[in-house]
Amino acid sequence: MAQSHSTAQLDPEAGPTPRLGRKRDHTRDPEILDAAIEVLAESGFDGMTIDMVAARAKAGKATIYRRWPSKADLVLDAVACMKAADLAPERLPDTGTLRGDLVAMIRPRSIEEGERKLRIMGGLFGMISTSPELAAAAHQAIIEPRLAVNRLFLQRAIDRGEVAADCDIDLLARVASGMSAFRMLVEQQPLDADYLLSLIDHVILPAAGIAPEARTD
Amino acid sequence: MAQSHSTAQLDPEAGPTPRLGRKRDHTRDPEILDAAIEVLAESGFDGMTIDMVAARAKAGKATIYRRWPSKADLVLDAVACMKAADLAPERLPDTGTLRGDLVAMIRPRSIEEGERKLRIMGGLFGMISTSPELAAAAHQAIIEPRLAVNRLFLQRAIDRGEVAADCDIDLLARVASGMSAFRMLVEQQPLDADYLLSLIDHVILPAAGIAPEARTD
DNA sequence: TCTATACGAGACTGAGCGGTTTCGGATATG
DNA sequence: CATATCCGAAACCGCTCAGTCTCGTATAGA
Repeated sequence: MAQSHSTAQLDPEAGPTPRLGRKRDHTRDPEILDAAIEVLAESGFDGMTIDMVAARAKAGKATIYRRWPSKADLVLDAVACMKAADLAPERLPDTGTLRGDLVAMIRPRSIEEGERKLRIMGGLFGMISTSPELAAAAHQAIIEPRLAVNRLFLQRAIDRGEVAADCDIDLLARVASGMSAFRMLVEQQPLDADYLLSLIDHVILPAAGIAPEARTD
Repeated sequence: MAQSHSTAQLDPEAGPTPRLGRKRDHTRDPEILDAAIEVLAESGFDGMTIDMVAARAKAGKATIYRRWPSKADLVLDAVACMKAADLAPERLPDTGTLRGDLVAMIRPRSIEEGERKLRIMGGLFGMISTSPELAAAAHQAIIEPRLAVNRLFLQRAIDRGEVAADCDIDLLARVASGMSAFRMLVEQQPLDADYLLSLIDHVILPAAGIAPEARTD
């Protein structure tokens, strides 16, 4: 499930069938998966049709069904192959304070990507409750990377002595993601910088035991 | 939109048509609406079919379509007519401390109802983004009552001097609902008392500026 | 060059579902 | 008792969509 673009559904034994004819063009795989993710983000799982994905990727439906046996498998692979384009470990801020690190994550680029991922997550509801595989893939690709970043920031703050060592890292790391998801998906309001700043200064930092010394509002 | 069980779709002018024959049995309205809410909570808007609702309510499809012109109207009315059975103003705790009030809300009955409502909210995603009417009804029936309770608790704490007057009530009131929605809908984990207690003691109270004096963990 | 396969485009099939209609029976008005 | 409407049950219609198949073209290996 974790290998790149499926492919392993057929051919149980390895390669003793050197088939003739034109080879499958595997450069289309990621293009189709990207198209699927886009449609998924716009329409949700139920609203998404294979024809939409095919049109978006300028591919034929048969080309899609030659690679994935069903719509559910396509979506599962598309979600599993989502790369955390931003928030790569080497591009993360390290400002020396928890607030600095958290605020440094508030950038148009990063917010946009977060909104996109949460929209995808919203589109997966319904399917997520009937497919544990999909639920796991979505958590792994969408939620977990963000939580890992928050945990890193918190752990560094603890190591610096900025935050008490007995603070509940796992819970605090979920505050930003949880409240962002609530605002976007439930309250249907944009994830603007003001909201995120309030979240940091009025919830996360106080909960981490950091006194409000440098308020900006 | 706010009156009880629809009925006003027909008869633009009031009652100059005293029609003959058997009268419509309006005691079936809430039974059908309840059935719709149940199916909605189990299957979501897209997974729900009118036949499911009819079967659950032991009614004919025609009986449903005689009262609501479409599936969307049925769901809208069902959501709008949802009563906040628990959390009626006179049944709310008033323990004298913010923590006491919040902890007093953690009861099996209340948790179960909260899970139910959040499941319904999850089932409405997708539809909620295309129907502002439904989005408003869902917010009004499911989210707002809970936020109002939290705001009340916070305001009383401020009036008592327990919490600083400049605290961000609107944001803090959203923490419990937002984090609960995240845990249930995104992380697919139960809303147990331990989680809610951690939320209160490690996030909400510190964010409200109340020092951790009586920890229970 | 010949063969087997992949490709995009699109026709086709079968199932599911929203919504309508029909049917036999019940019920309130007159 | 007659009439008009209601009821539950279920047949029916029209459309959408997942999944298959066909067609004309392109391409890799023998």
